[in-house]
Amino acid sequence: MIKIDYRNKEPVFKQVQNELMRLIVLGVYPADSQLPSVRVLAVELGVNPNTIQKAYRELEISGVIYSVSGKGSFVSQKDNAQEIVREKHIAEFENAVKSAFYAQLTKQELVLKIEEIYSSKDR
Amino acid sequence: MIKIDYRNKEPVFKQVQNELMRLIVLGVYPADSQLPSVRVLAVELGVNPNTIQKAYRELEISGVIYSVSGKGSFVSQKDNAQEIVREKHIAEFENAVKSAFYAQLTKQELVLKIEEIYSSKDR
Amino acid sequence: MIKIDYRNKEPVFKQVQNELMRLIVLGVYPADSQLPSVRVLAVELGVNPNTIQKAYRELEISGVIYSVSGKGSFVSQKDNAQEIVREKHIAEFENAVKSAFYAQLTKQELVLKIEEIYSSKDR
Amino acid sequence: MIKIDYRNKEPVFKQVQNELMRLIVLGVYPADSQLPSVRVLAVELGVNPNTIQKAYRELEISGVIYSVSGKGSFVSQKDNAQEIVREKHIAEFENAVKSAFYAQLTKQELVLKIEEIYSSKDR
DNA sequence: GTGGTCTAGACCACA
DNA sequence: GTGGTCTAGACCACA
Repeated sequence: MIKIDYRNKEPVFKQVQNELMRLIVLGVYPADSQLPSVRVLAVELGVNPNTIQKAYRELEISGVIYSVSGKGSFVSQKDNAQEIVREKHIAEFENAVKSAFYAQLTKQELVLKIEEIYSSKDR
Repeated sequence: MIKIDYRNKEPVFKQVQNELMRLIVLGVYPADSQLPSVRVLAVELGVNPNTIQKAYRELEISGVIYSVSGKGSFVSQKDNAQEIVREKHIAEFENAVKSAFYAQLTKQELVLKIEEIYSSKDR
Repeated sequence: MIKIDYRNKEPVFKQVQNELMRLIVLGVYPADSQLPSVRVLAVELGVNPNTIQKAYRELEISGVIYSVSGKGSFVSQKDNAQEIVREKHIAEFENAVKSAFYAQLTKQELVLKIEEIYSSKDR
Repeated sequence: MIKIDYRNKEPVFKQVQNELMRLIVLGVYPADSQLPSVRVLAVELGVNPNTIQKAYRELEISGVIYSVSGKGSFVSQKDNAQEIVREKHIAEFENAVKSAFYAQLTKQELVLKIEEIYSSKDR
């Protein structure tokens, strides 16, 4: 379910982190459900366990998941997890808008782009 | 006129690059005007000349500026320069919108954020 | 009566141990009274029996409880049990004070914190 | 200046982290001063660079230090750094007091302990 | 030189 | 089995 692109500049641990956030927000992993273990996911993706652990730890620090030593890693209460992920994406979006503003792009252009992208995806 | 934030994760050469693009778009450096020399800017910012050179090189590769050996670096024809900068920011913005889409943010939320940011700045 | 928080970093066996100590000090389990059996408590808390056994074993080693093979686990003479628990908490408290000292916290701040916490609880 | 105790249960990276926090609070490393590089400290302590990096990263996440890729790691603005470290120690202290409260220790005992520890250290 | 990422492989506490 | 820590050693981008 998780895809890694090794040609991508984005570090592997970050890609894993983003993919997990995406799956959590989509409800594939509901609140308190168990995520694949560090080692299982490492084997599945052909990646070092440390790399996966780094992804998990960062998600834990930001409150999206919690891990119980000896038991596994679990999704935090949905409200929390989703909210945190949302905030991260909003922050990213705000930065892009500010850059766009400084680059003299107009409001209309941005809104149009949004329409374009949202209507191209089926929802 | 150019500000570098060393605590920022963004590499210094990238910050210099972005600042220059901003100043070009704003018309501070019009077409065919000369940019500060690599060495002058390096001293001014307290930065390694290699770092400035890297910023200039990337701007040259993308067509925003051109350099004349022995004379200096100059801004490309305005249409070109501005257009290229715009495209870069649009690409960045598109990425943010796609992430936002996957994170289940609604169109309305994004549009609202834009309104908010654009009205907070004086223009 | 015993509550386990799986999201807590503290290992389960330690939480069980602390909860039992708390209940003993409070007099819920008086001297020579029988504690719930390992298996019963394991089922009740939805926890592996090994985990409970570890908690009991550590309490026995430190002299808070004693176990009679084939009969069960019992609280040691109150003076002993309470005294041992007290000593443990004093040691923990001392460590915190030393850290606070090194971090330049003043005596006043610490005393104030104590006042605050003690007056917030009803006793 | 930094001491690691390998017999200690506390993980090495945590010990390094604590030692650094201590030195920062004491003013040995003032705001914006450069910390020893990851590799230098690793050699000095006879420890793997990854271990040091883990300590540095956690300090960075909590805002005590900031690192500039290619340049080094630096102490955050003193107010920030010190304040964060203080908060951490206060939280730790509060936990100890709460435990002590539940274990029936009296306010007087705790205050006495504080007096004892503070007067034993020269300041 | 400096931080950041990653692999391969080991060992530990806990459940 | 599960997360957590650590070593030895490599490679990369950046300054």
